Amino acid sequence: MDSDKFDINWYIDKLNSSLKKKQAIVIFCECSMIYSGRAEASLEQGERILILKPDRCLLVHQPYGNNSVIYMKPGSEVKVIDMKDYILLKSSNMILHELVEIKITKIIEIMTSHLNDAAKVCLFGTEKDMSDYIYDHPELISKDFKPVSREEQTKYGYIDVFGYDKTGSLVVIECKRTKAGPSAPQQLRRYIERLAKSKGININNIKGILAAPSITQNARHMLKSLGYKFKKIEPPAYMKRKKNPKVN
Amino acid sequence: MDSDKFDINWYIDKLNSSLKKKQAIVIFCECSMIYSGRAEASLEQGERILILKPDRCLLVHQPYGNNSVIYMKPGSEVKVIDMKDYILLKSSNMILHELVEIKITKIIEIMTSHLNDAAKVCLFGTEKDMSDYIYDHPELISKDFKPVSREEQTKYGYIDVFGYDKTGSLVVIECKRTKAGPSAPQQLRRYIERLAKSKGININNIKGILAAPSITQNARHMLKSLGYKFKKIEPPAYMKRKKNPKVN
DNA sequence: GGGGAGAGATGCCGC
DNA sequence: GCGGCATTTCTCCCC
Repeated sequence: MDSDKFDINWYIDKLNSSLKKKQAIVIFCECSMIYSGRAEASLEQGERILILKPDRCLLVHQPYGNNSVIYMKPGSEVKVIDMKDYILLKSSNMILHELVEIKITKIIEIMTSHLNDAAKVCLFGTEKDMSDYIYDHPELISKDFKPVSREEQTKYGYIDVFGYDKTGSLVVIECKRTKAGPSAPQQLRRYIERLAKSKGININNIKGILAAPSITQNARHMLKSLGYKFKKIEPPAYMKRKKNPKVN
Repeated sequence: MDSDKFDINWYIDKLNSSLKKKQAIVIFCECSMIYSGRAEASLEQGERILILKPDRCLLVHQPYGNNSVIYMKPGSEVKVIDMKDYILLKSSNMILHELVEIKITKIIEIMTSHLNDAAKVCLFGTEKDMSDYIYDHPELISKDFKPVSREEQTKYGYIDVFGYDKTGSLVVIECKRTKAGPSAPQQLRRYIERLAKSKGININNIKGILAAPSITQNARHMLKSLGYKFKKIEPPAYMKRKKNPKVN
């Protein structure tokens, strides 16, 4: 009933009852834990925040930092085990072969509730928004750039924007919403290779443009050695436009 | 004092007091919010979990899913504003030019506490562990592979393992702890280019090996066309070894 | 389900 | 600070 540290039985009943009711559970507690799955991890004793959601995902947050340090994905199985001196919280996922075991040595406070939330985040300012913007404002690339229908794109893999210049040369544009690193020129190169092959065009007759707010020095060199050009385009967050929520 | 919905004043006092005491705060509440910064985002009304940590980061969790949908990084400034009908929670970061505004229309429950936690996660099974393992067990690559001191590596950028075969040819190994995709062969290529240049060696005299548990078909083709080889190495999680906690 | 690429990626380390 | 890269990355989209 009552241990030196805390009333284990009451908390175990509370946890099991809330799990059964598919409530969200948040616990402030002293605990230590191990993770085993895609990697192995351990965390020594300390006071932190445990979150169990109705979808059976598990999050462990330390009192600082943006990210959970230990976690299990939705669909895991949760068990609460009475170890007399402490509570053992086991979360296991047979399909993913993952396991977390948390030794809870003291519960500071616990909060449980059913939460109703059907809303989805609506985001604007993605790379897709940026390429849409370029498609609608081709003069950002150059006076004579004429984008063509984007429908064809998926046939040759995902290409942000492509079209023709006044000489009739094919132009492929790769967008990056943040500073472009060394992978960007190589990605552009791969798209152009694929396009050249599938259209039966000489690869040297396709022009490549990397559009981004900035570019690292290394990436600039690579781009140049591949014969492509950089075009500075402001990140889409500053292109004030609306985007509809994703329905899903 | 008492609105139709909830006792705003009591909650505002509680929040301000806890913020002042640098406690961790978790709130179950009905809310809607917007984010503005590197992108723009909004989330319509719903019941969710708000977390405010002592380091002044902010997390918003919906009752499903592993990740926070709206967040602010540590060091942001938090303000609690009484709007009579609702509480406005503002988190702003001047340096990053980011802002979150949360309209809290109902508080279901709130939990605050000081949390003591100095522990750090100890992780094993990273790519670094994998390359260490290969360095210590070069026979995994081939009978005649001789790894050399890893001290030199940083001089030419980060190369997982490199050494010589019995003919004296330089061998560069790139490790991936999960299935290798198309970026892996290109990364290997970049390392070898850099190494060839800095050592004044003909690039064709350097052998490249991609070590990973598996590889996609595309990546295999790219690797072959670059003249490099794939070596199947099990992911490091299954190499049962110990790793010391990182001190930091 | 695999493959490929974006993300408000984040975080780490090295220069 | 930038740069390059790993991450138990996660997530989405498409084949």
